[in-house]
Amino acid sequence: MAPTSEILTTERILEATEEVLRRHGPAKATVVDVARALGVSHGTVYRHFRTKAALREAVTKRWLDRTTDALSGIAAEDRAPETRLRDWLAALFAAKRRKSGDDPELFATYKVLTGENVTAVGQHITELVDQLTVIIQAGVDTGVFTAPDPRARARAVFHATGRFHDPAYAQEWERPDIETEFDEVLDLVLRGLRASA
Amino acid sequence: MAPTSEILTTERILEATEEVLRRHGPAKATVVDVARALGVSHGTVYRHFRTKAALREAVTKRWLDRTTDALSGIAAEDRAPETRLRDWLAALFAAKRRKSGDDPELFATYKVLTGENVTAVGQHITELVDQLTVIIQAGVDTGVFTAPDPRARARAVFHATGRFHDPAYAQEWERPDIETEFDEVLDLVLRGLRASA
DNA sequence: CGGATGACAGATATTGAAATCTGTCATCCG
DNA sequence: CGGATGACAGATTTCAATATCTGTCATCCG
Repeated sequence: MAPTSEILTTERILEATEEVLRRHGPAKATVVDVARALGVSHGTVYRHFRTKAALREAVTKRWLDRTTDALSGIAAEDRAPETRLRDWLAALFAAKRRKSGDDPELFATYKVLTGENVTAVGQHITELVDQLTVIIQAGVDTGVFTAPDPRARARAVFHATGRFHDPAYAQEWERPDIETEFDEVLDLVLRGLRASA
Repeated sequence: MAPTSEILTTERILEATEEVLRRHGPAKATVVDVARALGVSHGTVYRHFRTKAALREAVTKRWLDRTTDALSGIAAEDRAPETRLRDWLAALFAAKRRKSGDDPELFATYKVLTGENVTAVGQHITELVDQLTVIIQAGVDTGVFTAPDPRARARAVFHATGRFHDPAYAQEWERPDIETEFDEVLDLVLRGLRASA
């Protein structure tokens, strides 16, 4: 189906794999399917990725990186740390919720993939905590936040808000009072961050 | 096997069901097994519980109530709200972690059961938030906590600490730095609760 | 020669027939 | 009469045979 004329890049394989995962789901998506979608033999795919697991991991990383990249802008902005933190957490929540709500099947697929690739997820979380650390450090520098160890504080903020970004809770994000819950937790967290003044 | 002489109470059925679930796991535990363990026909079990789902729900409730009961003591104590809250959250975490660590298979079984009985879990969470509300209200009354709406604050505290009591995270509880993470979140939450004074 | 191929072995998944289970109810027993 | 029984129908699960997939590699082609 796909043009054989084009050069077979790693990138093209990843795109085809995403498409196959979208169509067939995580359980039925095979390397043979990916090869078929690309119009090559499955042996060729194995020339670019040592195993099926490695291929899936690469797709997972790409997907996680999209979120990280989307948020990095907010973290780097030059605005009041408190509103920046609010916006960052709200954006993270909104992004996850949109992904989950718009295409539940695809989201379920990525839930399986992230479950398979704990290491990639760990790295993703580290990157997100890095971004949070930047914001919190800025708050400490301007005196609006108190944090003996900004990175530890960032971890705490990330874990305390897990309900609003961890895919395990995707089901809860459909409930009508989830926004209220988010605001309640955000208030508590921001109170915990603020300098006693 | 079991004595037929004893009267068949709902309680005895629940005990037998727990035992069957422990032995066979959630997927293979059947009503026929429960009846066999009790030395009665399965039709008799259906006289006490309308469906298999109702039987499982009753077992789930019993299990959840054990945790609620164990914690109610701490909530009702007459001590400084801050240490009481610390102890309550630590006790909740410790209880869950012990259950998960001591008998992972049984814990996995109850994870399946709680997934089946979202309603029972909802009620359980309500009870736990009730207990938290009591502690927070006490703190507001003595002036050490600030909370315009103590129940909303209690919800926020519960959700912010989800990582340390939600069975979905059981896997993480084995990591060595989980204690540190708990302390970090607890610090943040307590800072958020304290009155500015 | 460098990259693509497809046959192959062992592992995994699918399928459909047989076994078991759930829930009901007419019947039995103390 | 009140509670227990077990036969039964339809739904679900198990199991073993069959098909497909993963990963390798000798071979092929431009």
